[in-house]
Amino acid sequence: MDHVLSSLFCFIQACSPVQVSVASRTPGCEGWNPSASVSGHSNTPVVKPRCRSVSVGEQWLQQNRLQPMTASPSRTHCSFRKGRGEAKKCRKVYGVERKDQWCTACRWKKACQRFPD
DNA sequence: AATGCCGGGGG
DNA sequence: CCCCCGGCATT
Ligand SMILES: [Zn+2]
Repeated sequence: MDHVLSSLFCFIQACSPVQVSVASRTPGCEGWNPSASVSGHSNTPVVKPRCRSVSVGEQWLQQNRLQPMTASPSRTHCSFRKGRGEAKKCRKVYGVERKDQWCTACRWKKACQRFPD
């Protein structure tokens, strides 16, 4: 493609007027839902025991970063996303040095489930 | 070179 | 089921 078009083409598919999933993805799955509250929240001792996540210090950090974004309708929609190389996913965002912060899929070199395409 | 992912492998 | 890398496609 001729550059420009690749990004533009992505925009066409990204902001297409169809297939915007109304009920979002599988709620049971871990699609990084900002609304981590949910449920009776009687007493959730720890966060998701994703195996012994290396570096325990980051655990509280990740938990502490609770945002007042309750039921955010949609993320920064219509984001001129590009093709590979500019699509910031877990890997580029955090880096190999913070692998423990990637999503499960990325950690196992699978299709990223946090930032779908 | 690096990201991103399928296929394949180990416990 | 949970966990991960080799190797490939793509940039
Ligand atoms: Zn990811």
